[in-house]
Amino acid sequence: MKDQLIQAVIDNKDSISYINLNENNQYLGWTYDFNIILPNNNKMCLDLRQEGDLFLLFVLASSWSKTGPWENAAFFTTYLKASRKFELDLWYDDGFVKKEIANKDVKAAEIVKICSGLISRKKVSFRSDLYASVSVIARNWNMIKEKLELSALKNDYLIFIRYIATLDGLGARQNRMRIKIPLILRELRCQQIYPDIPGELCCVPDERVKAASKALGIKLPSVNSIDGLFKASAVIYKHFKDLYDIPLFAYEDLKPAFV
DNA sequence: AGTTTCCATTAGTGCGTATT
DNA sequence: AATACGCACTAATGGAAACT
Repeated sequence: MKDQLIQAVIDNKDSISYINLNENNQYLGWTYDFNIILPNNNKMCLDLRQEGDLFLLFVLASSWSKTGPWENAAFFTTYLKASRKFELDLWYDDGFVKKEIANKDVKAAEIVKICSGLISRKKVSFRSDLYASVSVIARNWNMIKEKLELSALKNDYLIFIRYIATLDGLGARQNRMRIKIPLILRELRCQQIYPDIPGELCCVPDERVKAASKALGIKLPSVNSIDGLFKASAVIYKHFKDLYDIPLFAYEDLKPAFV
């Protein structure tokens, strides 16, 4: 069953937008290619060597920590990139943030209209609490980078993890971000920004992944703490190695291909 | 007994869609 | 147009089970 699923991932790498595998079927990361085509005909992606794009990785993770379909987070990140709204200064300005929130529905519709490629399952919408989170990231940006660099230096990514997990407002409303932390680490590993991040820290046990694990008979520890989160991540990594949680995330989408 | 870990459930939010 | 309902998703519970 597990091997079938992995095979289905490989067989369907061209048809499922988020399965980014190279010719050797190695996973390249979610942000390597959103499969969204921007108006200038460039493909939407994040090059994490660039600071603006690194910033947007945190925006993606935070947006994805909100409730709602994942496409909302993908398009929100795309919107900020396409309109170059990743400059920190913008997000210190409450007036700017207010205006963004006021225009959110228009902007959501607009970015979907001017892009091609990915088709959202549901109508794309930008939650109002996305914007405050971007401000939180902006205001703490120097510390976020510091913690990352310190983690790399000491080869202990718990330093970063513990820090990012205590920032209020990166999850839904005033909540913290938790289960999308491995996403950040995975992308940094996949793009070789910090290639020594252990794969065990890089798997996201979100709802889709948990449901698929259950169906496959893979028992995941419960994710009610940072500790549990990374225990679950390690279990997923043990099973799927450098495909991370992607096979499990794709389980429902791949079902027609292997059941 | 006391602590940690596990598990299922609940709360919470904002949205889309159907119904009136 | 207004209301009601359901969905997608995560954080935070609280109690059970599994450990010292």
